[in-house]
Amino acid sequence: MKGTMDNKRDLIFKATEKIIATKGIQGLSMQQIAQEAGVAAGTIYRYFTDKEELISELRKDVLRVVASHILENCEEGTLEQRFKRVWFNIVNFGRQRTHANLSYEQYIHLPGIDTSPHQAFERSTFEGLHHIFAEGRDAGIFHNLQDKTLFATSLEPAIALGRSIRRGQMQYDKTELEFVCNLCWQSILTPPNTTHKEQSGR
Amino acid sequence: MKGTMDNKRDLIFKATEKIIATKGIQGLSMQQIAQEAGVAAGTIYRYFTDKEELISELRKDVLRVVASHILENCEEGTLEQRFKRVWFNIVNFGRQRTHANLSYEQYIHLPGIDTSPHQAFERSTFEGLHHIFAEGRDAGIFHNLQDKTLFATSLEPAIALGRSIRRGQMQYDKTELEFVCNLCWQSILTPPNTTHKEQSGR
Amino acid sequence: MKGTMDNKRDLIFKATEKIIATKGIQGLSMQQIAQEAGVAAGTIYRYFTDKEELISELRKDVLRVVASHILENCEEGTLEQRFKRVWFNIVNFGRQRTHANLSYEQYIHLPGIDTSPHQAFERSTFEGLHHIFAEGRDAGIFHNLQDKTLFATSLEPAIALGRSIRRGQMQYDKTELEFVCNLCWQSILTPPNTTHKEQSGR
Amino acid sequence: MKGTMDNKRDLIFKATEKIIATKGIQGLSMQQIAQEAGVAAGTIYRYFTDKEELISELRKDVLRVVASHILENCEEGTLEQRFKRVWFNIVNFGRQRTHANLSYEQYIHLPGIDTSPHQAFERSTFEGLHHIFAEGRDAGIFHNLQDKTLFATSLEPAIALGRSIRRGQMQYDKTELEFVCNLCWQSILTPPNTTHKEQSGR
DNA sequence: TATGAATGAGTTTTCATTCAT
DNA sequence: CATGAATGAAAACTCATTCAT
Repeated sequence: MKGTMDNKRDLIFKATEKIIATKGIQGLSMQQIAQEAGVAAGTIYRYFTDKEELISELRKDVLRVVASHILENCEEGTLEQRFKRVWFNIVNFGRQRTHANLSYEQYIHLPGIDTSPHQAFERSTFEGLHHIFAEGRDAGIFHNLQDKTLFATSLEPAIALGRSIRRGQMQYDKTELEFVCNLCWQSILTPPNTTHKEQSGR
Repeated sequence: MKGTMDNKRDLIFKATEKIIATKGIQGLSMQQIAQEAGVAAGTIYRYFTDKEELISELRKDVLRVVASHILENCEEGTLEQRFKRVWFNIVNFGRQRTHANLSYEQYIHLPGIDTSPHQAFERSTFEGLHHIFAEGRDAGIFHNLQDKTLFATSLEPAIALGRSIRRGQMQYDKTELEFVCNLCWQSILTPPNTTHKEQSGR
Repeated sequence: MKGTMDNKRDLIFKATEKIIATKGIQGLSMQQIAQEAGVAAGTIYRYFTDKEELISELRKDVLRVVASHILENCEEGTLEQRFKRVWFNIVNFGRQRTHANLSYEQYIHLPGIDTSPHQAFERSTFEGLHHIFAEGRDAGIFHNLQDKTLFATSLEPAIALGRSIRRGQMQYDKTELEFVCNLCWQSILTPPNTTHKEQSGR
Repeated sequence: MKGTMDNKRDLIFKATEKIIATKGIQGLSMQQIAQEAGVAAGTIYRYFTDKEELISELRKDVLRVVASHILENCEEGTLEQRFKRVWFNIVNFGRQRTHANLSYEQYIHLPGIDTSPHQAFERSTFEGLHHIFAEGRDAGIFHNLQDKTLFATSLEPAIALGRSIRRGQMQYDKTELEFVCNLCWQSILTPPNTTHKEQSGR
C-alpha cells in the first residue's frame, strides 16, 4: 500500500484516512498523523495550511474514491444490468473494511455536509446515476419520481445491506443479495401492463 | 427515564444534545456545555464521572428517544397499517431539525457502534419491528428474509427520505411519500398468487 | 512589590512588564510569563484572550503609569514652576530603571503606534501639557507654535537626558540639569522686549 | 561597504530591512526574508551564520547609513551653517518613510543597546558632531556642557520633529522648522554679551 | 554555490478535570 | 451540593536550521 507513493502528501493522506477509519475523527491529532505517516509534525503544514484543510481535502478525496467505486462499469448493458451492477457496487464497497469506506461513513454524517465538496460528490455520483434513472423514467419503465426518491427506494437498501454485512450483523449471502437486488429493481418499476397515472413530476 | 425532576442533570443533557446537533461532537467542550446549561463546569462532574460517560449516557438517551418515536402507535391495526405507521414515523422523525434527531445522526455513524448502548437500541427497536416482520413472514405475506434485510429493503428508504427532506434536498410531498411508502410495502410482499419458494431462512 | 496584589491578573501584568523590560518584547513567551507570575500557563487565558491582547492591555497600562508620573504636581504654581516640574518629572522618570519605564521605551517605538491606546495616551498627556503650553502661548510668553513643536523643543531634551543618565552615558548632575532645564524653558519663550512676528499658528 | 557587488547578500539585507520596517522585528521569520529576497531559505545561511548575526549585521549597516545621512555636508561653512545643516539632516531623514529610517527606529530602542555596534554608531556620529560641539564650546560660543547634553538640548528636538511629521502628527512647514531650528541653535549659545561662568565641564 | 523540503524543538492555545470556597 | 478559578497536559501550529540534491 505504501509502496507506490513516496511523496509525503500522499503518505499524510493515507495516514489520516487510516486514523479516521480506525479511531474516528474525534481522536485525530496532528502528531498522530505525523507519526503514522512517518514524517515530522511540521511537514504536514508544508502540504496543508491547517488541520481543517487537511480534513477537507481528504473528504473530497474520499468522496471521489467512493463515487468511482459505485459508478464502476455502469455504462454498458441493458438498463437492468446497469442498475444491478451499481446496486452490487454499492453493497460490495460498503462491505469492505477499507479505510476509504470507513472514513467515508464518518464524513457523510457530519455537520457541515451541505458544503461544496459534498455537493460536488452528490452531483458527480448522481451524474452517473441520473442517466440510469432518467432513461428508465423517460421510457416509462420507472415510476415518475425524482432521482432522490428513486435512489432512496432502490439503492439505499444496498447501502444498508453493505454496512450490515461489514458490521457482522448479517451474513454475506450472494443468492439472498441477488434476490433483494431484484426486489429493489422491481420496486421502482411501473407495473408492466397497467396504465398507472403517476402523481408526481420528476 | 428520571423525567424532568433531576433538573441540573437534564439541563446538562439538553445542552450537550444541542451543541452536538449544532456544532458536532468534534467541537464539544465541557466549558461550552456548562455555559449552555447555565451551570458551573464543576457541576457536570456531580452527575457524570467524565466526558466520556456524559456522551455515552446521552447516546443511550437519544437512542431511546429515537426508538420510541419510531415505534409510536405501531401496535394497533392491520399489519399493513402498522408497517406504514412505522414507515411514516421514521420519515417524520427524520424530517425534523430537532436536537435529538441531529445528534442521533452524529452518534449512529461513529466508530464504536458495536457497543452496548447501540446494541440495546437495536434490540429495543427491532423488538417492536420484529413483531411486524415476524408476523408478515409467518403468514407468508412477506418474503422469507431476515429482519435486517426486510428493514433495509422497506424502511431504509424512509430514513433516507426523511434526511433528504430535512436537508432541503427534496420537497416534502405527502402524496409522493404515500406512493413511495406503498412501494416499500409492496417490495417485501410475496406475490399474491404465486407459491414462491423462498431461498433463505429467517 | 508583589505584596499588595494577590490577584492573578496583576501578577501576570507585572511579570510581563518585567520580562519585556529585561529581555525585550522579542523574547517573550507565555510559558515564561506564567513561570515569572507563578501561575499556570492556562491561567493567563482566563484574563486575556490571547498574547496580543495581553500585550495591548499592558501597553495601555504602562502608558497610563508614564502619563501619571510625568503630569504629577503640575497644576500648582506659576507657569514656569509647572513647566519645570514637568521637565524634571520626565527626567526623573526616564532615569529610573523601573519595569514601567523600560517597557515603555520598548512599546513607544514599535510599529502599530498609531493605534487607539497610544493615541489615548498622547491625548491624556497633552491634555495636561496643553494647559501649560496654551496658557503660555495665549499670554504671549511662549512662541506661537503648535503643542507638538513646543514639546519637541522643550521637553524632548528632558526625555533624552533621562535616558542617557539611565544608560550611564552621562552622570546625574542636578545643577547641570537645572541649567539645561532653564535653557529649555528659555528656548520657547518669546524675547521679553521684542515684538516678534510669529509665523505659525497654534 | 561591499557595495552592490555581493548580490544575494544585499538582497537578503534589503529584504530584512523592509520586513522590519513594515512589520517590526517581532514578525520576522527566515522564510519570510528568503521569500522577500527571492532566494532559498538555506541561502541565507551562506552569508550569515544565523538569524542573530543577520540582524546584528543589518543593525550595523542601518546605523552606518543613518550616521552618514545625518552628517552629510557638515564639514563646510560656518559653525552655525554646519549645525543647522545637521539639524535639518536629522529632520529630513526622520521625515522619510524609508526602510532604513523605520528599521532604525526599531533598532535604536531595543534592549541590548549598550553593545558594540551601537557604541560604534554613537562614536562615529559623535565623531562628526563632536567637532561642531567642541569648536563651539572651545570658542565660548556654546555653553560649557558635555556633548550628550548639547545634543539632547539642540538636536533631540529635530529627531522628534522628523518623527512627528513622518507619523502625520504635524504638518511639514519649512518656515516653522527654520524658526525652531534657530531656537535650538540659540538655546545652546552663551548669551552674546555675558561672561557666564559655566558650572560643568565637558 | 544554491536550493527548498524536511525537521523537531519551541511556541501559543485549548480543555478535561480538580478543589478550595 | 454548587461554584468557577486554576491547573497542566496535550493539542495545533511556527520557524530557525540542516542537508541531500
